Order: sequence, then structure tokens, then C-alpha cells
Amino acid sequence: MDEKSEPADLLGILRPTTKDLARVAGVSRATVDRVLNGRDGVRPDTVKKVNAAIRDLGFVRNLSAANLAKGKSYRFLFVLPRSGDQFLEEIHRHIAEANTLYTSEMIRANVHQIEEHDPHRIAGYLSSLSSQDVDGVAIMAPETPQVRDAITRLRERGVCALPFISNQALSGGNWVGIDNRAAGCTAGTLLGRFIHAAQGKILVVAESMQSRDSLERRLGFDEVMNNQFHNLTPLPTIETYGSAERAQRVVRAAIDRNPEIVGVYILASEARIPGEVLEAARFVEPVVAIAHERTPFTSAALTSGLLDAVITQDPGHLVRSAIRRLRAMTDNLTTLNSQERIRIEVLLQTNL
Amino acid sequence: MDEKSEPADLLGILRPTTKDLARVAGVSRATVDRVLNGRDGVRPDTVKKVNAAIRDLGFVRNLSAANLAKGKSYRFLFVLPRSGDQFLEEIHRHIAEANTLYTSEMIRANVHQIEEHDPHRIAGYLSSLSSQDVDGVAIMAPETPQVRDAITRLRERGVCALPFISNQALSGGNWVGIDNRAAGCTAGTLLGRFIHAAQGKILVVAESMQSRDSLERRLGFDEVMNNQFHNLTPLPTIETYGSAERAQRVVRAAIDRNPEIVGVYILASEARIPGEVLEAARFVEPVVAIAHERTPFTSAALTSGLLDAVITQDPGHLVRSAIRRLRAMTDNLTTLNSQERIRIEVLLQTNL
DNA sequence: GTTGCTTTGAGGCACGTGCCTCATTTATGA
DNA sequence: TCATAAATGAGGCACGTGCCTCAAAGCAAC
Repeated sequence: MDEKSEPADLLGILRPTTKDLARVAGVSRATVDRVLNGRDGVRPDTVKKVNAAIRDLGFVRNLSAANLAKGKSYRFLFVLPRSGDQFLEEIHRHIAEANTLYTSEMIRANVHQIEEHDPHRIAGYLSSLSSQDVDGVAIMAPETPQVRDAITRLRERGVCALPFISNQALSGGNWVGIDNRAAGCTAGTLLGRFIHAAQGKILVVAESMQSRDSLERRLGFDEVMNNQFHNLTPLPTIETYGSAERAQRVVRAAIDRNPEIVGVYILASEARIPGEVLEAARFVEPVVAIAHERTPFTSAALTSGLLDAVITQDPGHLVRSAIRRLRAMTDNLTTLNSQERIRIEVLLQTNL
Repeated sequence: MDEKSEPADLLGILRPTTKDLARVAGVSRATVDRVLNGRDGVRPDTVKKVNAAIRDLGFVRNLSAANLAKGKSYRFLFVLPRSGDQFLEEIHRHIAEANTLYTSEMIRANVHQIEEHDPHRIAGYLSSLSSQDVDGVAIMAPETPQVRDAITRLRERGVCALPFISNQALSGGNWVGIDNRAAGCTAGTLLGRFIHAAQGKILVVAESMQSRDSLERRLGFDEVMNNQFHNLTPLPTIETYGSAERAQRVVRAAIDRNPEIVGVYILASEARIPGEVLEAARFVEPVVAIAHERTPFTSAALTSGLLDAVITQDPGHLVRSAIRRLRAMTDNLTTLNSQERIRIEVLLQTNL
């Protein structure tokens, strides 16, 4: 493997076909086909013979040929919240890009937008989908029992379902998004080490603590704070519920109540709303601030010095990874899944 | 695009074929074939008619069918230095993994190892390759005129060449690896902000400053230091040349000469050699240390506290990205290239 | 009008697999 | 032993494209 291979190997890839399988297994191509595609009416020991041939020859189905024969195309659907923040806009843009990118591979990804805070409607919509309409669905939705059940039933109907960005507990590693606990830890470590004050309090702002993402980030953040930075005291999470007016009120109040604030951690994926409040606040002492997701706002805030670091996941990578994962799931290739870890990126003023 | 598409769209992807092209353009399939594959002997206005049909129908060649018909497989080659550091071992492992992952797509990647410090032999080996043997080559080699020329000639012979991890100036963005200047900036910012001392010196250790990577990292690092951290003075780069004995000597000497060292930046991709010297050094005051690449050594060093941050690029992602890029280049799909940016990852004790 | 050239058409086979049908063989139970 | 069912084989068509041959048509110069 490490050494240069034989020229014969470099010269071309001659892979065994179903004909070879039939020859080696001593059966007909029809029987090979029955085994390969799991049709019944084949004696167990015949199945064994064919499987042995598959193993011996190292047969791997030629997906191009199979897809061509089946006239197969991959129809994927992204179910996203309607709320139009800057991060989601990027996601939309990258789905459109991915469509042109993947046309030659017969992949088509559509988008369905849905009210984020209505689990019933999300579940209802998912229930309306069948394997007739779509091969795989990437779902970005808060974790609720309804959604969880809808996903389970969707899978039972033969549609691949992939939690997207918002984690779902049931997924068991099979989802696309960052490890939010690790992201919270990263935020905590950077904040702790960037702050030079002997002690002080940390303001923590989220959109809502109902989402699993925020919870996990806060969990990782607190873990680091408690273990490593005893001089710093994180305040209870302030929730904006996506409202600028409310953000203005509650953040302002927290700042007034706590003059010893030396750091700010914005958990929310839309940092603009709490960010603008902070910008107006003008702390007496310089405050270290960290937020999530690269958006026009956070990029500008890094440059201006309002933010000191931004922890982000690349939206293009998220989209393409989801598509690749859905395709792999559709084709029953489990191998790929472990490989598509989404990386946590740290943006600083100097590496934008 | 943002709204749910018509059921008809979801129900299946019926894409125009060359037959449709022939019908719409009012020519035969043979002529369509001549135009599509750039054969000559077609009148200019006939070409125009076909191209108009391609545009009107939004025709995109079905790559699966084309590859099947051509019996095409992708034969790729990774040309890597022989020096067996831990980072390269990971690369090897991921190439092997990628091979099983991509078999069903008719992709095969081999490895050729070569003496890193002999540009002549590298150039000679590259010259021996032709499009008969291989479709694309990912090359990890220091930038020298010989190698540069060999790459140019390789491309002229119809073999895709892709600089891999080690940048080559000529590549013009078409390479796989991180932005090393940005990585150096990241190192500088983290080091500067992690250090709480009022002032001090920074030890900078590289394997060799002859590689473009190291130069670019140092460039970004100095930029940040000069602009933002006037209290810190980076020392001239110490080179280990990959020798533990030499590292021991020169690093030790630098430490003895500069008692005011408050930070260490290890540029080299193999951090183990200088790292072990540092470990033995036992500074009087705690020193902030940053290195590159996740390896068993750096991971352990983060956990033990020897290192405070590791800036890394995911080897699996590098390998898979290179393969996808080579395939796109082979198929003349330029779109993908911009999308395959490799992310700089920051590892801390808390997010391993 | 003839010759010689260029351009176009018609048709077919191949790639590897999926999915049919129909005939034939083999095993099972009465 | 025979009837019936289960298992297997033989063969063919389809998918969309690449690539080939050979014939026919168009076109130019003589």
C-alpha cells in the first residue's frame, strides 16, 4: 500500500463484474443478481457460494452502471426553518451551488422552509413525504417528540433522514453538524485565556435554551469554566427569543446589574441581535467577546474589535457533507459516515 | 429555489439526453457526439445549433453513463516524502481508507514515496509518468525550480497535477492544503492573547525554513506579532533539520541564551522532536506553547499541558479533498475547486 | 457534369447492472 | 413414483454515452 504499486495496477482498474461472479461461483448471472439484490428464492448454500465469490474476487458493484440501469437519481430535500437569519441565507446559497455542482451525478436537492417553532407542522410535513417523492431528507429542526417520531416513521417508509445542524438525540452519530459541546469548550477556553482580569463575570446570551445546540454549547462552556477558570463566573443564560426589542431590554438589564462583566459569550447562531446591543453598551473596561457562526455581522465585528473570536462551521461544507451523507445512506454505504466530521473553525481578526 | 418545488420535480429527474439534443438541434446523434467530444469535421454553424440546444435544454452529460461507456476509471497517485513522521503516517492511513471508500466510483489511489530532499529525483520521477499510467497526481514536495518544471511538463502531457499540503507558487489557488499565512496569524494571535506576561521573547522552531509552508507560517506569525503584540519579541527561527540531536543542541542553546522566553511556536509539521526538547527543558516560568498538526505526540502534549494549542488540518479531509479535486480536474469540472477549502482547526485541551 | 473533398446521417456494438420472462432442473411431500 | 413447488439457468432488453463504419448528401473547383 505504501510502496508504488505494480505498473499493471497503475495501468488500469479491471474490476470483476457480475459475469465473473457467476463464473467463479458456478451459477448463472440471474442467480448472482438474485443474491446481490436480496431477492428471495435462493437456497442458503447457493447464497453462500455467491458471497464467497464476492469475497474472493473482491467484487464491488459498479455504482455508475447500476444507477444507469435503474435510471436512478438522488432526490434530496432540505427542511429548514423559515426564519431568515444570515447563517441560513448562506445555507440556501450553498444548496443552490451544490445543485449545479452535482447535476452530473444525478443529484438534485430541493428546499422546504417551515415554521421553526411549530413542531406539529414540521412533523406533519415530514409525514407527508414518502419514498415516492424523495430519497433523503436533511432536517434542521429543534428536537421534540413529534419531530423525533416523524423522523422514525420517515425512515420506516424507506426515506433516509439526516439531522442537519440541529442535533437530534436519536441520531447516534449519524448527523451533520459540529460537536456543540466541544464548540462550547472551545469558547470557554478561548474566553478564559483571552481575559487577563484577575476576576469577573461572564455574560452568556442565547436565542433560546430550548434547542439542543444551545444546551450543549452551554454545557461545554460551563465545564471549562468550572474546571479551569475559577476566577470567572458565568451568569445564567439570557434568552433573546430572536427579538431585537427583547434583547435590548434583557441584555441591557444584565449589564446594568453586573458591572464586573469581563467577558461575553453569545451562543446563538444569529449573533447580530445581541451583538448590536453589546455594541451600543460601551463597557467601561474592555470586554472579551466570543460568538458563533461566520456572518456578515460577525465578520465585521471581528474586524472592528467588537468580537475577539468567532467559532464557526462552514455552511458550504455542511451542505455538501449532508448531500454526500444522504447519497451514501441511499446507497447503503455506511463507511462514509464516520469520515464526514464537520470541523469547528476559529475565526480571529487575523485569519478572516 | 427556496420554496418547495413542484411535485413533478421531486418525483424524478428526467434530464435531456443526447437524443433530445439531436432532435432539438435538428441533427443526428452522431453530430451531437462530434460536437460534445470536440471532434472536428463539423461546420461552425452546426456546432452553434448543437450548443444552442445544449443551452436551451440545460443538457448536462450523464457522467455515469459516459464513464461506463469509456470503461473509465480514475487512477490517481500520491507522491509523498519518505520521511515517516506521524503526520505522514496518518496521510497514508487515510489514503488506504479512501481507496475502499471510493472503489464503487472506480477510483484508485496509489502512493509513491520519494526522498524529500532530492528535487532531482522527484522531478525525474514525475517525468517518468504519463497519461498512460495515471490520470492525476497529488504532489507533496518542496518548491524547487526542477519540481515546478516537472509539474508543468506533467500537465502538458495531460496528467492532472495537484500540489498537496506543500504549496507551489505556480498553483494559483489550485492546490490542497491550508492557508499557511493564516495559520501563522492564528498561532500569533493565540500565543499573544494567551500570554499574560508584560513582555518577553518567543522561541520559534522549524524543521527547515526552506519549505514554503514554514516561510508563510512565519510570515503570518510575525505580521501579527509586529502589529498587535509589541510586548513580545519573536526570536529568529531555529531549524532542527529533522534531527533530534541537532534539535536538542540548538533549542537548548536558545533557551539558555534567552531566559525571558514566555512563548514557543513550533512551525514544523513534526512537533515531536522540538517538543521533547521543550519537555525536558522545564522552564522556570510557565511558557505558552503552540504547535502544528494533530499527531499522537501533540495530542498527548495538549492533555499534559505541554502545549496550549495545536493548529491542524484534518489528514482525512486533505486526502479526500485531493481525490475529489483530482477527479474534478480529470473531468474538467472547474466548479468544485473553489469549494474545497481546507479548514484550519484549533485544538485545545478541552476540545480534543 | 465530373471529380474529389467535407460534412452529415444511420446504425450498431460496447460498457456493467437491473429486471424481466420462460424453460428447465432439482428438491419436497404424498 | 408421481405431482407439485422451489430453485436455477438462459436469454434478452434497457439505461445514456462513446466510438466506430459506411453510406449519402452537400459543396467546391475543374
